Amino acid sequence: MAIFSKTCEYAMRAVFYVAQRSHEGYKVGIKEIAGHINSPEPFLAKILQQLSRDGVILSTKGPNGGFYFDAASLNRPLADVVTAIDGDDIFTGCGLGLTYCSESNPCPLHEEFKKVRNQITHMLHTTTIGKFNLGLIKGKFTLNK
Amino acid sequence: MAIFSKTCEYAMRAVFYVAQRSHEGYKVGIKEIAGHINSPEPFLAKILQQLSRDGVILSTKGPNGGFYFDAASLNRPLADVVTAIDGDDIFTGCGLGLTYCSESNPCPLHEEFKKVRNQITHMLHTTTIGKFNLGLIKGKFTLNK
DNA sequence: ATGATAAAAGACAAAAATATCTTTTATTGT
DNA sequence: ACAATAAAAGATATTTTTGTCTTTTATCAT
Repeated sequence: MAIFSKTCEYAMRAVFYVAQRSHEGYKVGIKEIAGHINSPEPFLAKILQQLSRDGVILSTKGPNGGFYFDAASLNRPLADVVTAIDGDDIFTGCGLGLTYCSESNPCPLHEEFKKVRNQITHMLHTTTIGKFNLGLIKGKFTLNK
Repeated sequence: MAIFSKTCEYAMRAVFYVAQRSHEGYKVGIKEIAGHINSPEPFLAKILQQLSRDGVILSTKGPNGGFYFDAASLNRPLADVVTAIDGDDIFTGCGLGLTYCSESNPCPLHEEFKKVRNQITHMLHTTTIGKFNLGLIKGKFTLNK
């Protein structure tokens, strides 16, 4: 088990790649994205379709069409991508899977697990979709394999 | 998506419950465990079988048999349970699902995600299987729903 | 207008996770 | 020894996640 679903991992990688290409002034087609983030093309298409429906990513059809972000979207937190794909379980869920775990009715892990959740929440809210554009252009980061 | 698989959540809840009962001097049968942690009984049986095979939990068959922990086992870290069920992905894996993500070849999230992983690792290594026995006996924690 | 392009939508397929049921094996108390 | 108990093992079923394929719709360039 990983922290995020495979679907969500592909989504985040794709989003970072598209953000970089948007920063460079391009729209990107599925094929190019899938190639650069090493994901199955038709599956990724479904994922981006969902992000598009949810308004997280922008797209246009037809020649020179593709996926892209505008300036406002580049400033949205990565958390929006995660929520769109995996829901908000990771931000609010109990470490032991209990529905009614809370401050007043805690599971044994509650206190420690809260720190983990907070760290994840912090990471996903302080990271914007466009945050790594310059680093990616400079080749400082990998999104592939 | 949660941090741990459903299987692992059941495993941890079961382990905490059995630990408490072991502390009180009892062995516990599947039915009693499943009832107290609200899990499907035959599925839980499979999970505990695996923990038993891996030497994480102890068991004996026959009348008055059941699952239990000895003193040494009660001091083992919860991490052993997680590793037995979910593997070590959660301790070492990349946040974006990349196989070759590393210090020298990092994904964009690498630095921030390391903090999350470290927090999880710390939680699972400082929490022993028997850590909550007294709290559980006093009814301070829930393992149910 | 029309042909080419590329995403959207819908139906379908495979694999993995979750869950159940039946039979076997070990242990205990009588 | 034997009947009762309880976990182990094996076979099977269901659901969810992951992945594919085909058809439709929107956009662009000519």
